[in-house]
Amino acid sequence: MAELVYKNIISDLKEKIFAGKFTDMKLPDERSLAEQYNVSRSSVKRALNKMSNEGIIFKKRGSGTFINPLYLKNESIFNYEEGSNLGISDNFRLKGKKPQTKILDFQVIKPTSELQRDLFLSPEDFVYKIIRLRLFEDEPFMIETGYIPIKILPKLSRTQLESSIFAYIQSELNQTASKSFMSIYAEPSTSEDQNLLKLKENEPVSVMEGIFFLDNGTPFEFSQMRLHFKYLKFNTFINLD
Amino acid sequence: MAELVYKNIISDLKEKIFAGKFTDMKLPDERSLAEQYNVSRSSVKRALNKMSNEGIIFKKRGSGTFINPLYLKNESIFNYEEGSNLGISDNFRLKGKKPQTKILDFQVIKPTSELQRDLFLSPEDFVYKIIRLRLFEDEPFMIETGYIPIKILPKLSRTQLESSIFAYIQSELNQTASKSFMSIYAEPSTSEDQNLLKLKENEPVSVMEGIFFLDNGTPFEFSQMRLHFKYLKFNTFINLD
DNA sequence: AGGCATTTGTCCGTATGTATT
DNA sequence: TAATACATACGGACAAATGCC
Repeated sequence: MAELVYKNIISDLKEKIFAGKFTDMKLPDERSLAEQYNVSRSSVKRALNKMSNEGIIFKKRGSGTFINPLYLKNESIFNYEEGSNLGISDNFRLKGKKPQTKILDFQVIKPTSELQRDLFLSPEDFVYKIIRLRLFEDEPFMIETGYIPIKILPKLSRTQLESSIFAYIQSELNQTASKSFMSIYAEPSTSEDQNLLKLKENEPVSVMEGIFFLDNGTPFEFSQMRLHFKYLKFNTFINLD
Repeated sequence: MAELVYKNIISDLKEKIFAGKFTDMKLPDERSLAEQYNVSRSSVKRALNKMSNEGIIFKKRGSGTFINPLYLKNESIFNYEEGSNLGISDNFRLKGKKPQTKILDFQVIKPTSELQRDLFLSPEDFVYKIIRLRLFEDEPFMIETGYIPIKILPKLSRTQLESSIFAYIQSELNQTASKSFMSIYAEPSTSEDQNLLKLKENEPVSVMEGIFFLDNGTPFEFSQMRLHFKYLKFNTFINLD
């Protein structure tokens, strides 16, 4: 068991749900759960609310809490949640495949005014421009162009680029980049895309671009990722309210 | 003011943030807010948590609550949140442009086993198959293929397809389809795509496909939407935890 | 149709823990 | 070290929706 009450409840419930312990697709009511786990109802509610936001369960006032059948049949895509796409550039892992990185460009430039705006920079700030090609076992799948203010990582060097910038941030700043604002769209591939990603002329790239934030809200990197179209499938549970 | 306390707080804070009332990019602390609004601190926390999940603010323990500069500079993309993509097929509205619908196909079929699984059907259930072309002022932008169990909407007729199925559900079942599980990816366009969406051979489609749920969790429709690549830009705030 | 038990939603107030400054 | 500010958790009260009898 971990440390936090509501997280314990979540992982325990997930386990039980997937193990098929609730054959009627219905969870016990909140008060019973509170009693079972020997916690307050608020903590149960907190756990259930989070699971509801993730799409694992549906709650219906006056009726009860029900399991999303999709979660039972296809647990994997839920674990694949939004999250796995965040550190896409650094954390991408396909079972058993080894990630590689080829640095295409690395320099310090003056940011455009748009970049200044997005990264919240003053006119005298400079940024690194980093272009990297990402591969899995010699199979290229992504061209990543990133812009990072030098004032955030003054000592960034070429060697760090070959492994994980996120890990470097973790160790250097003791911060994680756990939030981002992303736009996702598709485009016809340019001839450069075609060369680097081994695409045919009619094959597109999927583009994921946006801003990564540190925990404290500082915009830390603007990144554009151009992916071989076969390598991006973005799964998301949408919940209006 | 509306009815719910925490929602009132959210809309009031959004207003004030965007009006630039917090010049230091920092919100008052939770206790002050509770006092100002004359509510409990829990309600303030609830409001702030929601805003934090939406990416509008960042909270930092021991320090305070801070405004995401991006929200100030570009409020629009935040309002464009995930939500606006949900009822994409029915709710799509571009300023001043009139949506049209052309029905390409409408029949009742036996669902594939995959569809049976996704829509939680028993072997004897049938589904409508509905293919529609969506346009804005004679400009086609989307081919939508939808599958709906007939047992959910036994009286669905061709005329309803020309307007909004979601509105029909609202009136008929008194339910809204406010949740969905979606996958987003890109593909080279087929010749049919090219004909219907007026695409060049090298131009792709963006595909958004997945399952819509009713409020009570019933899977209600499987839908595949093939969009002219210029018409899909999916914005999302990603928040790991 | 009406009433009642069940179940989740909303909100309050309090106590204690933990990270930041 | 002390003050500040958010995080976690408890428990209770009442409201609102559902479903069954």
